[in-house]
Amino acid sequence: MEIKTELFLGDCKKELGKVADNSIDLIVTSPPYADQRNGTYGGIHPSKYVEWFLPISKELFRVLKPTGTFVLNIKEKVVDGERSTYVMELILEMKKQGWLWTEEFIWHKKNSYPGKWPNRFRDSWERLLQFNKEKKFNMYQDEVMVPMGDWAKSRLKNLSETDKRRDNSKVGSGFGKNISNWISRDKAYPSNVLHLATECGNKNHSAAFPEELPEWFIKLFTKEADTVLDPFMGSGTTLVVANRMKRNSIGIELKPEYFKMVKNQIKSVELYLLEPKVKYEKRKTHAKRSYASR
Amino acid sequence: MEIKTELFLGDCKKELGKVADNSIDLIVTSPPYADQRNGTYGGIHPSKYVEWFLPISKELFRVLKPTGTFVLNIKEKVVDGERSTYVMELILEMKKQGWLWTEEFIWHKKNSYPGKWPNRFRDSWERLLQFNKEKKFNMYQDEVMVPMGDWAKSRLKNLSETDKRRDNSKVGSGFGKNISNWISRDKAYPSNVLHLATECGNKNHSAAFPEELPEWFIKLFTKEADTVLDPFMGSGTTLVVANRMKRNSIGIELKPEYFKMVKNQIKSVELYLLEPKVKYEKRKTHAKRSYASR
DNA sequence: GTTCCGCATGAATCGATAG
DNA sequence: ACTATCGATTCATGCGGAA
Repeated sequence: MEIKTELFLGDCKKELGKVADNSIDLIVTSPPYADQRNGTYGGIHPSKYVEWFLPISKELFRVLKPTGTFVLNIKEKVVDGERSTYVMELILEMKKQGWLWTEEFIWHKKNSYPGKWPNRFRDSWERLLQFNKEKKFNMYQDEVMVPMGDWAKSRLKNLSETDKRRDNSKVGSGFGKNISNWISRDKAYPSNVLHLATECGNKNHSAAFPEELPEWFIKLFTKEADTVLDPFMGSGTTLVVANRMKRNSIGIELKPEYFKMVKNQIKSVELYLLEPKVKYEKRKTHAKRSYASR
Repeated sequence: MEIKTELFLGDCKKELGKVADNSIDLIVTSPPYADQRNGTYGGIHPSKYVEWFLPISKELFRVLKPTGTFVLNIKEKVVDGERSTYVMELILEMKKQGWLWTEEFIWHKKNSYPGKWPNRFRDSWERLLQFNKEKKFNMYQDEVMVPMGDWAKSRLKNLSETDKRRDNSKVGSGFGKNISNWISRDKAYPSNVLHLATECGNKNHSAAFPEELPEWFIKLFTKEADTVLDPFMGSGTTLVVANRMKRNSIGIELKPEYFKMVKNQIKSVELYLLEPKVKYEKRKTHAKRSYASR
């Protein structure tokens, strides 16, 4: 089985035209947020955001299979002391295009941006909006089940000392009781809250998207040899993960620097994948290192 | 200082008329969620929800002080496989009434119980929408500070060293200051994600939020002798907590059973508060027990 | 090879200052 | 008055160098 990766350089609204109707199983993307990342991308004003995005979501609707899923990572910024409403307006408009707004997952970012303000706390969550074309879509829930023991362990680890202390100081009994409840079972389904840290400290590019995020959705909504699309590829996290997980992938990127960078990454990952002796876990480690050290 | 608790029995849209303009410091409430089924208590059909709520939010706007805050606990239901949009529509309409949508907190319900659906996971979060009348509002951030992360250890060590040096080089007498530095550095400001356990009460009512939730917002947005309002009192969690925390409170409830129940709870709490010998912590425990065992 | 410590670095936001 | 730019604030994380 051969896994293909296609990369397009250019504006995604136009480049999407090269993608066939009903050909994509999963779209996972994180478009530039309004007026953020002005340095790298143009920066779209909050008031123009919906207008800017709608032609793109229309194309995404066209290329997605009826059984496919679109996962959109986004968060509204604060403007003039208030949360902007463009994300809500976007959802309402996308529904008019025919999208079903199936679910909203929460990405709880452990390491949110620091800062102190008189009227608000640090923003430590983002939206992961799930859209579908049809009510029946492919979902492989068992793939993201977590063994109970591990779950408890990883959860404990993830939560870190801080959270444990917080929990204890606040609720007293809740946490320990919880764990003992879970321990008797084998596996559990996750919920719609994802608890991951952002990847910071990568030198060249700002990959705010931890690999676990696309990995989780790829596991959940696709099987091997399916096709994953990221129209705002950026540093290529989604593509690399898809490649590693034996999914075909298509990526579109506006900036030549990123485009080239991803092209190289993919190549090096493919080399690892071709080594016959190396086991999956091993490969994964290799691949990770190969671009984490970039 | 005497703390007052006023309870009104009746439809909150009407009963709110008895509350004076600009008299409330904090509104915390969890209105009945939309429900497709007819005949359930408080079940308002999703399509009618915004229309039903707007006259109430208008009254709430009138009674809230300009420096006050309105915290609305709500989550959209799934209707026909899709998330409903009435919460988003409500936010947009409330903005037209003059409300500022300052922030959206996430309440991550840690121990919501497993369930299985073919196309979605457990819903383990709810929205806590913060609305204000003015950009400047009262917020007492220090009251909700929380123990810091692991690195605090090393940082604390450093700090204590520098503090020691500072104290030595200056005039003595630095001990108290030293300690206070220590303590203040040991804590961090929280973020906009709250994780609290849900109260798995086998009580006779449905809408149970844990005491920690109103407690947190009461600490954050009010000081002693301020006034807290809950127009959908239900089992009275907000009122009881407010009472315990020495805030005046006003509660409105449609159902006589709940109304009576809360009235009794409040009375018993007040008895504890009046005992002169009992210390705050002790009182708190008593009060908790008095209605937890109900 | 461990473990420990120091350091840079974020999808941030506010308020003041400048044009 | 209204918009653009800049400094200050703050905390979890992973890296690199050191013991």
